[in-house]
Amino acid sequence: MKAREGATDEEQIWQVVRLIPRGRVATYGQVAALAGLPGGARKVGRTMSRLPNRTRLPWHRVVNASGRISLPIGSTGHREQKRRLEREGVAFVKGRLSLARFRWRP
DNA sequence: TTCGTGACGTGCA
DNA sequence: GTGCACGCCACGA
Repeated sequence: MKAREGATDEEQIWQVVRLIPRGRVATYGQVAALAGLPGGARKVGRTMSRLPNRTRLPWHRVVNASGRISLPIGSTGHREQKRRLEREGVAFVKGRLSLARFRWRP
């Protein structure tokens, strides 16, 4: 077995997402890398999908590498994420946001 | 165990 | 810009 210094992969992911500032976004791959899981973008997505609706984690600040919301268009989650981001000042143009402008750079 | 699927990413036509 | 293939990893049928 290997030591994990107490934190599981999921906990690492939550920790990173929690650091994303208001009005900025991070990509799944970026979160994975910062959490020490290179190539674990999918794992981040899976972790997000399992979050309880009540979570206080800023999950809406995580988008895919194209600057688009990965949830199915029209789904409740998609609308919710877009609404929260716009309320933080993130502008969407044709269903897409500018990573050049809003990407979080730790 | 194999196969399909998914809140992903990158490269290329 | 759009679509597709492929790589990647975890899960469940």
